[in-house]
Amino acid sequence: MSDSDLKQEVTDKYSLRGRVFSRLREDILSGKYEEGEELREVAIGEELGVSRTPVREAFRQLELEGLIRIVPNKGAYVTGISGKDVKDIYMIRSRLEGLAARWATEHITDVQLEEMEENVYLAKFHAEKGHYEQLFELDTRFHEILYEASGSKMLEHQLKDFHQYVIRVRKKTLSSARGPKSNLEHEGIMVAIRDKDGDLAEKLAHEHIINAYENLIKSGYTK
Amino acid sequence: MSDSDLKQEVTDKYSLRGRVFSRLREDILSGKYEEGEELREVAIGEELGVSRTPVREAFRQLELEGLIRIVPNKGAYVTGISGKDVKDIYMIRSRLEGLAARWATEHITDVQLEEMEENVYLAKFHAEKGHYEQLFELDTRFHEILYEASGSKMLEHQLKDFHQYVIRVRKKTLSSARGPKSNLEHEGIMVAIRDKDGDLAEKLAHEHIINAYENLIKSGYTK
DNA sequence: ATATGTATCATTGTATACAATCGTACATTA
DNA sequence: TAATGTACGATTGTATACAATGATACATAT
Repeated sequence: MSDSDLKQEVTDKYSLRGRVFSRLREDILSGKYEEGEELREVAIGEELGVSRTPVREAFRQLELEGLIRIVPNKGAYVTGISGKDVKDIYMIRSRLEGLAARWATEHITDVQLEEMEENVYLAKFHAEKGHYEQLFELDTRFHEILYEASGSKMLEHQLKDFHQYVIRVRKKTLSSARGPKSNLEHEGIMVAIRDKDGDLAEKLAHEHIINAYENLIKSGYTK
Repeated sequence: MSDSDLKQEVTDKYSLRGRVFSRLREDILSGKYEEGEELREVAIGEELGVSRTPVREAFRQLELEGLIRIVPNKGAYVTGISGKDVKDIYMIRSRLEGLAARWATEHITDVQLEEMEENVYLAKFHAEKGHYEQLFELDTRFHEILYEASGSKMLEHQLKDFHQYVIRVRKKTLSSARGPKSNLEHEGIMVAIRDKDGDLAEKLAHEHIINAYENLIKSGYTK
């Protein structure tokens, strides 16, 4: 890992602040806190058994991650994601995933490729069985592997961030019927990467995200 | 502005933390602090006349912005940008600027378009005169207008972040002879946007960044 | 009745005190 | 001499005290 990668890996798991940050992030993304809900420093601190200081520092970071919005002298509020935000994220991701796939053709390791193949294979099984929970996990992991295989910490971080946001949305449309089709597209991307066909990999990954978005809309996501 | 835009605008100018954050950010980007230099909470606090608390909170944010790296229980260090980071950033930007240009064809306002035209016109003048400092400012501004004209706060923030990083690098290669050529490309992008030709705008903006990177390399940037 | 002023309280903003940690210098030992 | 142990100081991590701010409720005036 480049000693100078921007967009730092978050975050120090062993400090109180780090634990508060991770916990809050999880809780927000999982939907424990409603959109717009106010987070009070003391309350959060008491819940996690820490003072306000680490909570405040975690808040500052969550603000920059876009998960909460801090109004000076007033409070911290869980941010919502508008329909337009979701669309923008998908469109941005479509470009960047394409780039990641292209770079993966150059940088993927044997281990990563193997995990990708296994992922596709396993997903095929779960798709047939209708195991949506597992499909969801495999889908998430497929994209993570892709990001890692890009060989770019910068790109990896960007995409992981976006992916995180979208998870909130994706969970709502989990049981849609896209599973098998999505996995077929994964397979195509995987094969293109294996064949070191950069142009094709980029094109397929790009289309994959566009398709995912269109499916999201079709399955009735609005906000 | 969407009340739910992720990637918050940074930051509360009127709190001490906000001032510390902005000041440190400026100082790092301007090169006042060397890469790798250690930032001590007390020293920074004394310099700015505040206690450690707002400094620490600003540090946490700067860390997430990627400008410093915090080693737990040890210290905060100004991050360096490797040659590969720079390349990755340019490649990512090339995709996203393309997207921004495409969206700008749909969302640009008359006022924005006018400023863009004026920008190109003025730059032509300064390019002839060899006014590199002004060219630099105009170039920066051109891209900012483009980001704003995209109509996507998400994309705008992403690109502004990347642009910031790159400014550190660009300053080193300021007086290269690319000014006029770059401005011609700006003009092309501007015309494509004015003509509402999304495909062309995306293509030109994409190429523009690639060219900028190649010029950077040619003019001897290494690290 | 509505508008405005004011007291009060909850909450955030900041400073500071204390605890934990890390690095260094020096002593000790083989 | 080289390796290891240890004490000390500098720095960060956390808790808490106090200040500033904003919201609310109630009183007062028009």
